Amino acid sequence: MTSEPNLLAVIQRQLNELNKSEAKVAQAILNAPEEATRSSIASLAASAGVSEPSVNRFCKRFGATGFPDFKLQLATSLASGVRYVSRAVEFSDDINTFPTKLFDNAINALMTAKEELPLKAIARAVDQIAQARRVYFFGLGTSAAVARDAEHKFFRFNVPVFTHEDPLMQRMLAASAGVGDLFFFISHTGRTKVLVEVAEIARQTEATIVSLTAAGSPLADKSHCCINVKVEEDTEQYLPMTSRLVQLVILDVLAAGVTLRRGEGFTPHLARIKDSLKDTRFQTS
Amino acid sequence: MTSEPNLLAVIQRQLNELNKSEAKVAQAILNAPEEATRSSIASLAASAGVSEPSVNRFCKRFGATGFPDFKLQLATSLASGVRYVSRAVEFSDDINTFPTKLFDNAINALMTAKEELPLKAIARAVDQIAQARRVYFFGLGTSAAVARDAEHKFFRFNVPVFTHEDPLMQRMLAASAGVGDLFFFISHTGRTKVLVEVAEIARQTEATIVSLTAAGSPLADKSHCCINVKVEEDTEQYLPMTSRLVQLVILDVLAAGVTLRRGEGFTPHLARIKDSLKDTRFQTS
DNA sequence: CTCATTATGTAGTAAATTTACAAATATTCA
DNA sequence: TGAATATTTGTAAATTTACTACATAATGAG
Repeated sequence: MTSEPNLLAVIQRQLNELNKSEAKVAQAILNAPEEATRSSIASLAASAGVSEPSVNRFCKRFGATGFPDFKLQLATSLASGVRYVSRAVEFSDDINTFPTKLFDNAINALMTAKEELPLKAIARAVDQIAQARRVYFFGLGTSAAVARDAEHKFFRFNVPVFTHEDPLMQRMLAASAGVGDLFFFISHTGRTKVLVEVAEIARQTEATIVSLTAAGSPLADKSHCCINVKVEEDTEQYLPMTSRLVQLVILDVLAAGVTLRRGEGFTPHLARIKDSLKDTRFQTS
Repeated sequence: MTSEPNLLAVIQRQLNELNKSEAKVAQAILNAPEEATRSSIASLAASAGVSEPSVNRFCKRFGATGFPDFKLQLATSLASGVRYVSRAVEFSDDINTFPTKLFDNAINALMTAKEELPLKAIARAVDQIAQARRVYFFGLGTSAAVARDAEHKFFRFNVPVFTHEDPLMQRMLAASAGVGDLFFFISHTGRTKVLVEVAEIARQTEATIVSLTAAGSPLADKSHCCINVKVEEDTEQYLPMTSRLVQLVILDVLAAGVTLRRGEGFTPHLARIKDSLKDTRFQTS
């Protein structure tokens, strides 16, 4: 299927090149796209002030096999579009509404991130992590928890992994780095002074710097490889929510990438780690 | 419009509760969803091996006004681009496929969780957290990172919050708890012995026990309030991925709930905390 | 085993879509 | 300008599609 990303935009663009009745149909659709997906050819023809075959011809002009097919394309285009807006939680919300809102926002953030994944940067980061002799995950605040999570993931690859929340430790480790060391910085804004300073220090060594942060930020500037994730954190919200979810999934992606890199022969190793936990759990009854 | 986020997931879930011919229709649709959106009621009935009215009844059962309406909903649902079935990453995957798979799985997990949110348990947990004099977030392994994240969120509510990854510290704190103390346990399986023991110890005090874990698990049994989240972690996968995402969002929900509970007068406090970070960042140029 | 209930299919009907064709409008060129 | 031609638009019939009412089959309870 070669379906256009946004059918409405296509219609809009061709508006001048249409003949009279087709233009009327176009206008009617542009005015109320959602309604158009639900109405019959007769009612759309009526509301556009043209005959039914005119609507049909209009549909075929835009690549559809007929009116139903056109409606389908229109609906698809509307659904995938930008129209899904994150909704902020309000004080008037109750238990039935705000949990859904938060989940919707989270889902929306992941969907948006998925659509503009920086694949080249990810591939590069996987390469660098796979080759590293030692990996440090550094973050502060909320990102510290993400770093901690990353530690739990990456130690499985037989590479020494370190996390530190203490900026002083971070500085000292950065200063004493060398070839084969990889510093992975996590920061939503990429503007946290202390962290950028650590990156600066690390940059003066032979170490590799990878960051998961906003493009164009001071932190990104200091990095050899920047995985840039656009997440619009709701500014009215006082708690950072969605950005770290995206960060976590990106780290999952990196971990999966390294696993694939290690090859099939590596799975027994992962299985062994998993098995080691068995005795710590109560058996399922 | 009350359109479900993922119609296919809904169908998948109700598969057992359908009668024979409806199940056939469901299977036909699940097997080839895109095709279903393009076919007529007659051809879908044929490929499912049932009569046309059966298809029609099936559509109405899922909230559509009829077959065309159902097709529309299905198309919309497919347009979101998320594959409803979690797909495991395979060694044959390359950089273009596995990141998408992981994102899809994450999104899918959140969508599923959203559909069966235990709202009563959440409301109750919010109550208890809002009233607590002290809150301890305890988790081990991956869940420790989640606990750390929770700490970062909840300290903002002017309630002392503590996290400890060390089981011995956890035990001692649990033993010395009293009225007003709240222990919040995070565990995917709810079967980690050490953690269950801590819960057991805490349970013998006057403290309140809330857990974010699997229903029916030993940990859930020890809790006054259990927020039960069903996440089917892909068993073939050696790294836990989706469960902690859901846990994090649930914790966001709880935090939001407490914020709402505190009321509008509380926002200046949150704003002050946010402002306190301003000077730690480089200004946007 | 009979009755009641539910599930499924058949056949007819209504609705919607498309096609074929004709009327109307616009366009070309002498 | 005005016939000849091409293009656009609408009408009406044909066809496809979806729905409804009813009949038959299957299932389950007493």
